[in-house]
Amino acid sequence: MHAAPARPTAPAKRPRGRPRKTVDERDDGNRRRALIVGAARLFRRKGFDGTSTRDIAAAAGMQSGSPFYHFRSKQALLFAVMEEGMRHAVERQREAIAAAGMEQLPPPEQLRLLVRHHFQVLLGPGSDFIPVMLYEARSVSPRQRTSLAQLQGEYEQAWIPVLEALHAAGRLQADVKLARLLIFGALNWSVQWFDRRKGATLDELTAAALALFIGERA
Amino acid sequence: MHAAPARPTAPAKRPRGRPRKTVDERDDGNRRRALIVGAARLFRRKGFDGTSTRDIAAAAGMQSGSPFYHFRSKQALLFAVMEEGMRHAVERQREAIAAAGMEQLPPPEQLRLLVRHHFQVLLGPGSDFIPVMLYEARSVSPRQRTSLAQLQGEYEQAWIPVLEALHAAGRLQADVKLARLLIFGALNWSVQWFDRRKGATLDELTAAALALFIGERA
DNA sequence: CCTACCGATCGGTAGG
DNA sequence: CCTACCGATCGGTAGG
Repeated sequence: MHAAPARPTAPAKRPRGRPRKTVDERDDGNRRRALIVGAARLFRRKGFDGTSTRDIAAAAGMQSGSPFYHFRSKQALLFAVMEEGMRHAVERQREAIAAAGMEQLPPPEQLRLLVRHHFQVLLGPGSDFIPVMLYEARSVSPRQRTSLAQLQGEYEQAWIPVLEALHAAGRLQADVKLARLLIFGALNWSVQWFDRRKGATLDELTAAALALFIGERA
Repeated sequence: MHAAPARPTAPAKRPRGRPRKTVDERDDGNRRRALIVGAARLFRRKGFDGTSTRDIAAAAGMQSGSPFYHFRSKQALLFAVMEEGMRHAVERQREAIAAAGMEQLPPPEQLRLLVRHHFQVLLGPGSDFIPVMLYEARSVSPRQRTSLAQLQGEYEQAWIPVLEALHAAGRLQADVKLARLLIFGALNWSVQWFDRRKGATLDELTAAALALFIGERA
């Protein structure tokens, strides 16, 4: 994904490409990506305003001014984290739905699949992007927020028919729209208290959520 | 509450007290309180790291260095916001329980009372303190966090027997501890999306939450 | 509580 | 992507 396409028409500035100085060959995609990954971790741990661009540069092994070669501003870097996280989540949700043949499952199992996947996105390994998007939304521009809201809309599209089916079947008493907001709250808040090293597993968490929302026993 | 006590033994530095320069007489309690209230609003809107002590001073009509006459540090001011918010919430929850004679109610109605009061604390008028405590916890010291956790423990004490009664009665299928965490998440997240000016009322929100958690119809 | 101020740090940039 | 740097702002303090 996002591999740099070859540019056959570009004139070679130096013969036989640029020299490789060390073993860790760097190309723009790698460095940009290192900034995004490091920024995601720092933004999650210390918040956007609590993280300096120097911290981010150091995390990627760069000097203090170098992030601005890759990103116009600190805010643009934040948006990149959020957008990449959201695109990734949407994509992985699509895959999970397809892989399980979700449409064939009974609605409670459809909800279980979505909840389990959402916990994975929030709490699984390397899961800094979505928590940053959820908890640092204040720091992006209105235009950026609108753009992210569109991706979030895509993500939520998968949930709506499931909740409506459960509502129609009498398994979900609450108003569907409010239920969706409350359910996402219950899941998203787990970022604040879940500790992967101890306590429940993601499967146990999922079971508890299903039991709470639709009275589904494990 | 917190009225400054008279000090009869203190020698009067000036005859007949200090002169009142304007109509808005100021005493220490008032000014300290103005800082707390202003800080709460700013911390909620812009976050702790995104708020400068100059912003806070200006909101209280002071010069930039003056907040430090009342508080040792910006962090101490944050803690004051959180602690006061939490003490207030615990106190008001106690009053709500007593006023309704909660022990006499059936468990679903006990939960309704607690949920409705919690939404009031989170979303009612002048409700900046608890959202700040929930969303800026990262910025207080471990010692302060421990102190706040104790107040939170008091607050949650009221919920545990209610959830256990519902669990015993088969109205709540989920593990009680996980259910409590998920429920608080669903409620606390409402800070992110609830708009008091439009959309649902707190009563409708409460009804939806009850329907979701224990299948209680309005 | 104000005045005047300090050292540190911040996001960002020019030029290479 | 580094070097060298800038103007702005920050939390906090001394002295009154």
